[in-house]
Amino acid sequence: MEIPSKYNSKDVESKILKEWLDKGCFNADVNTLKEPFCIVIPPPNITGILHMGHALNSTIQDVLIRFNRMKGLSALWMPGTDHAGIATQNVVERDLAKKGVKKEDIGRDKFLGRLWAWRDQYGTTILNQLKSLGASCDWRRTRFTMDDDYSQVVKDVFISLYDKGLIYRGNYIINWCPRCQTALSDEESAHREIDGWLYYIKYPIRRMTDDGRRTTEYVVVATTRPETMFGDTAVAINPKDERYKGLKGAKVILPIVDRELKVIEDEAIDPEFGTGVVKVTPAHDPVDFMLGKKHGLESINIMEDNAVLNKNVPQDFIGMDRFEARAALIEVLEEKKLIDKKEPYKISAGHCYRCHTIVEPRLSLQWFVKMKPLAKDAITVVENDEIKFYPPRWKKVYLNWMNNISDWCISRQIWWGHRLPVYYCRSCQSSAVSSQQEKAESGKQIADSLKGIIVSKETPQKCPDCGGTDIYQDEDVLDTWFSSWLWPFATFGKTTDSELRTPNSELNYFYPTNVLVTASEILFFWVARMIMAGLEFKKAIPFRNVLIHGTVRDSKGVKMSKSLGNTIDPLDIIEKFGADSLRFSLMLLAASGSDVYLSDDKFLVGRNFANKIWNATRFLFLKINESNFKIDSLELEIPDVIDKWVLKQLNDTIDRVNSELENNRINEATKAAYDFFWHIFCDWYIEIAKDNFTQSKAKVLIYTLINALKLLHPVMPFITEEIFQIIKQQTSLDLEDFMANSTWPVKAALSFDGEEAKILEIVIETIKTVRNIKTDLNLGTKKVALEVSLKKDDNKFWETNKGWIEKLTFSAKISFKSNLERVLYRNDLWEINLGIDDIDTKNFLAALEKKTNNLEKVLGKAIDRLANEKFLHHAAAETVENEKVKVKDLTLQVGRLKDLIKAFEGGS
RNA sequence: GGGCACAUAGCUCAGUUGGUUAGAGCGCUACGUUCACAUCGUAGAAGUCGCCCGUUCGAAUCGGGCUGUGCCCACCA
Repeated sequence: MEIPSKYNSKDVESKILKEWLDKGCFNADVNTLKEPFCIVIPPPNITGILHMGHALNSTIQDVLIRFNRMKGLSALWMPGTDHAGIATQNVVERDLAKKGVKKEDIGRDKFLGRLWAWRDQYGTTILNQLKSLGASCDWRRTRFTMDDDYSQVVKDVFISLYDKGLIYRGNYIINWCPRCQTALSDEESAHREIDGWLYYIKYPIRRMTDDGRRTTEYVVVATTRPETMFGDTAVAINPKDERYKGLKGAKVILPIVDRELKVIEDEAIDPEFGTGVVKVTPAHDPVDFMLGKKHGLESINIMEDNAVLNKNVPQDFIGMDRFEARAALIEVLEEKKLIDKKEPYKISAGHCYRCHTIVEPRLSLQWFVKMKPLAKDAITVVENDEIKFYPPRWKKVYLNWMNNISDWCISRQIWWGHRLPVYYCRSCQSSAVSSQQEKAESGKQIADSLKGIIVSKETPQKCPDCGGTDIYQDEDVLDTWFSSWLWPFATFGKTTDSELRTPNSELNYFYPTNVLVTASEILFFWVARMIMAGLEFKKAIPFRNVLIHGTVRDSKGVKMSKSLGNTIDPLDIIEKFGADSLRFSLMLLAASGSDVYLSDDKFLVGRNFANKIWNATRFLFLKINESNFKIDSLELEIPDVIDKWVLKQLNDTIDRVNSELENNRINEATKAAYDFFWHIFCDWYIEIAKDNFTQSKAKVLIYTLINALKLLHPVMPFITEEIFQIIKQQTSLDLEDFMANSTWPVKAALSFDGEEAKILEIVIETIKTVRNIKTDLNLGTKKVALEVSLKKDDNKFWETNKGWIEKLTFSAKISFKSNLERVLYRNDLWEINLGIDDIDTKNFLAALEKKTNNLEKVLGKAIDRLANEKFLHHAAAETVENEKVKVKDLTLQVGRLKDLIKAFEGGS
């Protein structure tokens, strides 16, 4: 069979992928003979297309899954997608808008029909892209957060929380996105600094002077959002603020509107800020809302859903957008000379995490989850390290957030999502709702009327309170994350109590899962909430480890994002270099938890390595076929010292890769496997084996190749699988069907003393030194004779191995002499000279001097150290011993170098 | 305002409990076509480990301070 000299990733990857999937290599089931290992994928949005962040995230998971699968665990990687409420609705709305259609035009049912159609058509795009990356998920199990089973769990959870009193409905200031026209949770409102102004506005004080005239006094308030002044119902000062002692009883007038404002005193007011007087707008600011509640102020909502000013503002401003209104208002105030001054000011404003519109804090009737009770246990399990974070610093971030957690607004005014399992009896609610609305508008706090609210999985037939049958469901849907937080157990379908008690139900077998792999961005959105949900509903942690990886950035360190146009498309990289190259490069670059800086050329490492692997294999079979060797077993015949050396190195590498992977240090594991393959196996073992290519060598080569490939398989699954298949074809070895399902390497039992192989280390050092000397002598790889004098008259090793030593030192031939005219290199076992007459001593001497100087410095330090009483007293015996060996060694080396210098200076 | 990181070769980064002559990849320089691989091989140059102080016999590693960079949280009106 011809093996091409260039590795063709494209053909190989599609072929291998198909075989894996056809044969169900990634299927994982309950198997009581095996230990379970489970990862649930962070479900990508159905609107998503694969980006580098996914590639990084998924590769890490795949490496861990493949490693554990090969180690013999029942390794399940649960795949699926998230319905992504707002994001998906926005996409489909935009589609409709192109045709000039608004969702209201076609109505809720039809619109949802469009959404489902969209999801059927595009919703699995990203999963197919993950497949081409090599993600070894159990694809049979692919879940969607709006699957029927899943939705049942969502409802169960809502009802359960409601029954426990952990879900409530109330009127509070929430983050409102005027573009998406829905409430958002605090987490969904991302704070960003924007340039703005701090306006100082004069509010007149109405007070009669003694002679009965109005004063012209005013008080100055500072605000960044002047347009909200139409909703002001008070001004506030700090009670300790001496400057405004007299203000308490005064009548402060809201300009333009000409409404009288209360003056309130509150400790919360910072006298240092602005003028120390603050306008209070309870319906449009969280702090003001709190003040309003405390001081019994009215709330005046001045905006429509789309942030256009409503009828509660002066005629001229009705219908203006909030920012338009701000500009218009400033103009009017300036005209009236009511602007004292304005200063440039950085405003930290919430932005909708879906459309980046500036969020409007707004008083609104929404549903909330009480978080403090849920957080309690979720804090404990992390404090006790029942759940561990990698890297561990995230533990603090998590705990800090959890300890300051606030309630979660879960209702969304969109159509795509899980509709709240909440029903209202029209007759019971009509009175309640209308009074609620009145109160909302008048700003009085609303006492939640539970009458006529029915929380139920099914549509109730009649109202339990009044028996009425005029019942309607709440229009809102739940926050997407209200379904995502159930992912680690809801993906196992119906999780009834009885199933929970069944010892080997899938849920009980695979849950708690082993590790969750994610970016830090969704630590609060998702990770923290999953921990709370797991503990609350399954009475157990959802995962044991949380592995948080870095952010993908461009070569300048800027976060990759579509809007900035600095992305590298992983599919392009797969197309150009192959999925293995992409994966390998990412794993090598992504040190645990640190950000990954990428540019196209970063992927060359992976491509080059894949090619190296390919060619090493190709060469082996070229030689094996040429020699007509039959490889039918990997029983090692009579390993020579070189075989023993490489096997020892392989064993060490297996240890290393195991321990690094077990500690989630994938980059270190990748590097160890890479170093072994390239710099031990290819650079030395294959090179040496070329010279004396025996059947025995061929076996060791194949044995080492298979095991080295297995170590690389989790990171580079395609090429390693392909070569595994080639090995099966080319040999009569009894191997598993797929490397993906093969056993992880175990160390070979070596029946020799590790010392025995050390001679090879000495030979390698000799070879490197000879090459080095030749370079210093400007000989490069020119072939010259190599003269060897053996100190211990035993030249057996050299006789059997001189062929490859000649080659690797680029020597014409090796000859043995008892005495050398000149010694260019010497160790305990032998001396070396090169058969050359004219030596360019200039470079050589310079190099020698430099080396000598460096070594002498190091030697000096070591000698000083050993002369130091305190060092001898404090340092570990081993350290002292090492130091002594070092001195001995260096003294020898320096001595040799000086001899050499003397010899060459004396004329060669 | 609070918190968390990071700062090592031109670039991107390793360096696990303090003790090797501080490493790798890319880039750079020189040489090279030796039965796989030029997506290769050989050799080399290149770092006062951000700055200061401290602990220690000994610090890239531990502690404190400073400078710079990045990130997160907060009711920054």
